[in-house]
Order: sequence, then structure tokens, then C-alpha cells
Amino acid sequence: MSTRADLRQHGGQISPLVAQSVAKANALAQENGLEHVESLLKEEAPHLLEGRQKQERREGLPELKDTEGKDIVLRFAPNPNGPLSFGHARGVVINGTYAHEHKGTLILRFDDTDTTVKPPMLDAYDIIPKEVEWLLGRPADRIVIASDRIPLYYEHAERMLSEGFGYICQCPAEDFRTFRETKQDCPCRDKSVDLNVEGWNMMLDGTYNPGDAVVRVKTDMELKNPALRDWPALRIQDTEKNPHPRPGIGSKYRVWPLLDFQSAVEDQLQGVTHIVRGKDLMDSTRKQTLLYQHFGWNYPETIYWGRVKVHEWGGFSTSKMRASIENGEYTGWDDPRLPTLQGLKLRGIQPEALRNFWIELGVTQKDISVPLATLFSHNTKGIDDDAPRLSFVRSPVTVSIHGDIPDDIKIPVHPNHDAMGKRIISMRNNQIMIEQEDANNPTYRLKEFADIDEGGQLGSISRSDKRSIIHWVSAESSTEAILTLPLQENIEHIKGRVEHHNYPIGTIVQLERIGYAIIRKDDFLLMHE
RNA sequence: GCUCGUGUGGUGUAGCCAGGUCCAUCAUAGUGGGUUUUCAUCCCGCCGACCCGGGUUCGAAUCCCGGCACGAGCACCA
Repeated sequence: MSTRADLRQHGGQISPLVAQSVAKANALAQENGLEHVESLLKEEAPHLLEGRQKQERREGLPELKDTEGKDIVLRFAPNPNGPLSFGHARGVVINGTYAHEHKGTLILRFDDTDTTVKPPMLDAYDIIPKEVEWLLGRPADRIVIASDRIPLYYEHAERMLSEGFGYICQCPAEDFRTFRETKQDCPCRDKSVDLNVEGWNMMLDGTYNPGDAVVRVKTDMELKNPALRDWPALRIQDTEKNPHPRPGIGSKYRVWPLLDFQSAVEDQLQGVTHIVRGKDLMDSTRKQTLLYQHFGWNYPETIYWGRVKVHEWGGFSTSKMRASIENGEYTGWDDPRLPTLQGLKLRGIQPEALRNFWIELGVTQKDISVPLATLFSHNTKGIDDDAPRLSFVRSPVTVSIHGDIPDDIKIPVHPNHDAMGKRIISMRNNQIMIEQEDANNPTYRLKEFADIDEGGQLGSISRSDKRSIIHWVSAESSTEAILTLPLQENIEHIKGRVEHHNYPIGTIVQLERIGYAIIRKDDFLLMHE
């Protein structure tokens, strides 16, 4: 109908006819199979078989626009004021995946241009590249550190002043706020190039103190969006009082670029072709586009994602976490309760699960709230086949069993994979331990062993009825152990007994009827069910 | 307040740009069943959605207008 304008006015009559034919065709497919219908079509109307994938589900990430004939370059640009968190993983995964899919370049860029409000953390410069590599399974192609490139930003600032699209503004911040709101030109706006250059030198040489002057990009005070009106590009920081933590940088510079300027210039210098960022930076794109126009550059293709909240975690910021760790609320950046990559890694979350998780969420601009269960589900798929089964009995109750009990019992390590071998359980002292809750039943079946009747009497070896199957340990073949549950607020430790095993620290096991856990030095850390 | 953006089942997501088998995809959660000597894994079934109101059109999840809701920006933070 879309191609036959002449028939459209008769749509009311045609629709039922089409519906009838469709019903017929469907019936035919039902009886003789879809192939039959396809072969009929091939003979009668082959053109109908073409170009009908419009409604098929798109797999993976949306296509990047404007990629033809280009070397694709993307970047992930965190502030190195702490290790990476769950939210950062989105930036790493999405940018990294796009770069990978296009055989392009992923730049890891440290936007470390603030020494006062969000001071960088020296360790982060080493930690973050490793975290990126862990998450992606390969390192970033290039690392750029903004604080190494201040002279380049200065050059561009100077060009901005000399070409007249930037100026030194000496208005107090509040005054400028008023100008911005009322669309008035700031008195500094019309200064001559010479005066601006002079002001610039006074910023650099220490004549001006922080707050005395900034460099602004001349846009237009009449712009509809107030955020874009003559925005600030560089300012002075007191780096004597708040030195940059990197050796060699320290108090070397007083004038520092703001994000919008630094990021814009750096993207151009690095040949970034596509930017994927949070939609909170939409106005940043617009500000930067105005700057690009001044410089005569083309702004990269940009796409945005919305905010993500995890129901179980709520809002965590790097600076908040840093404070909580420093005052002892958490044991460190790798505290399993924290939504850091280190915490997740410690909890046994696989990088592949994180990748699949973020790719599945995609890059929509909606603000979303996701349950951790989705991430866990991805993780389970990755670990179940390799996770040996182990029996862990919480709050154990000892039961003496009697009857014709064998000396040893063999139980598969993994029910789906015989190749993983057997666990051998010694039964020589006739004592088993089961969970308090299971002990309330008069009879039960010990998993992989036998029925137990009242009074601990050994019953049928083969399954004889529908009594519940419980997990258990032999007193002799088990040791005391602790199961640790990382809950939101506190950490709970449960004492119990675990069957003997030789798995090294770090092994992910499945505690039968409990969940997946990772073996640590002194305990089992429960990951998820 | 001004500016920008987003609204598809419980939670996410595909479809929207180029309107028509869309009585709307897939996943996750929930639920029922099967396999299994785990409340695991795997398999099968069910459940459940186009924010509201107008308009354009033979036909609207899709285009237009209005409303409502939510979010973000308006930092000398990133």
C-alpha cells in the first residue's frame, strides 16, 4: 500500500481482503511449514521475499553514524580522582566496543584539570589503565593525560585571544551570572586584543589571583540557552595551596583549562571522530560546537546515554566513596559492598558479564534504574559451567546415622560435567551435619547419597519417595568455615561446615542450595544466587 | 524561572528517522511445568506494555500540535 498511491483511497475495502489472504497464507504455513510458503512465493512472486528485515531485532549497539572512510577514534575520559566504578564501566564498554567493532582506536584520557574541587588521586593513573584492560580484555590503544598537555591548551587559548573570539573577564562570578541571565554584555567583552593578551599574561605570571580573572569564549549573550552564553574556558587555581598530585606538575601551572575547553581542544588534537557520553553533557557538546566553529573545526559525531541507577546501590559518587573509605566505613576501594570495579571483581563478577550487561542496556537517553539481578544473571551464565559444587552447611546440626553405611561415597564435582571428576566423602564415623532448618523434618534424603528415616536410620540408597533432598556434610570430611554475605549496609558472617576441598583462593564455587561463592583466605564470599 | 532531553509490560530493550501481517521483539524478574539425587544449570509454557488528549491519513507505537510526568544543564567541578 505504501507503494501504490492509487489504491490508498480504497484502503477500507482492501484491508479486509489483505487480512483474508494473510490468514490463508498463515494456515498454509501452519499445515505445510513455512518453507512451503516460501517456495510458493519464490515461484509466484519472488520480489516479495526481498528486503523484509525491517522489523528484525537489532543486535548489539546501534550503528555509529558517519563512519565511512574514517579511522574511528573514541575516547573514555574519566577524572582520575579514584578507581573506576560500575558507572564508569559503561563508558569503557560502549566506547571500547565501538572502537573494536570499527577496528578503530580507544583513547583513555585523564581529565585531571582540577586540583581543588575534585583533586586527582595519584594511584588512579596506574590503577585505571589496568581496570580498563581487565574489563575489555585488552588495553586502551592510547593514554592521554591532560595535565601533561597544558602548553597545548595555552596555545589554543592564545589563538582564541589573538583572533578575537576569547577574552579575559575580570567580573566576579556573581556579576557574570547576572549578565548571563539578563543577556547583557559583560564590560570585559569589548576589550582589545592587546588588552586581552596583557590580561592573559597577568593570569599566567601571578598578578591575578584565583577568581580575579578567567578566559571566556565569546559566543553570543542573546543565545536562547543561557548555559552557552560566553562560557568560561580557563581559570586560575591556587596550586601552591592545592598542588597537582603528579610529580613534575605539582605547582607548575596556575592557569588551568576547564573541562569544556580542554576536552574540546584535545578531541581535535587526537582526531576523535565519535563521542559517546552522558546526556548531562549535552550542553557541553553545544558549547564545544561553538568553539569548534570559531576554530574552523568539525565537531565529532556525538551520542548520549541517560542516567543509570542501580536499585540496590542508589547514588554513589567517587568523592563520597573516597570519604567513606577514609573514615573507615568501608575497608577500601575493593570493599565488596562498593560499586567499584575492584569491589565487583572481588565479588566474582566477570568482565564479560559487565560487558554484556552494558551492551544490552545500549545507549538510550532514558534515565533508568536497573536491578542487580540482571547483572548477576549475565554472570551466572559465565561461571556455572566452571564452578565446582561444594556443600556448605549453615548452623550445622550433627546427626548420627546408623545402618549399613559405606566407608566412602563418591559425588560428582559438577552435575553436568563428568570430566570434572568426583568428590570422595569419608563416612567412617557415621556422623553427618545438616542445616538446622532441614533438621526439623523427621525424614529427608541426603543429596547424592541415601534416604534417612526417623532416628537417623539409613533408608533406601536409591530414591524411594518424594521426601525433600537436602545438602549435608560428613563430620569427618568437613571443616569449620565462614560464609560472608556482603549486604548493602553491613557484612554478615555465618558460621558453618564446608566439605574438604583443595581449591585455591579465588576459585568460584557453587555452594549447593545457597549460591555462587568465591573462596578467600579465611572465608567464602557469597556472590549471588 | 530559563534551556535542553526522555516517556513501549515489574525492570530493561527492539521497532519510531523512511506510517501498513506491530492482534508490538528480546532479555530479566515473576509464575507453571519438564530434565536433574541443589531452591543451581538447561529446556518448554504463561503472565504482562506503546504517558494522556487532539490532529494528519484509508491506516499512527511510528508524523504534527498541546498537556502531563520524569531527568539534566544554567559551576572560575568533571
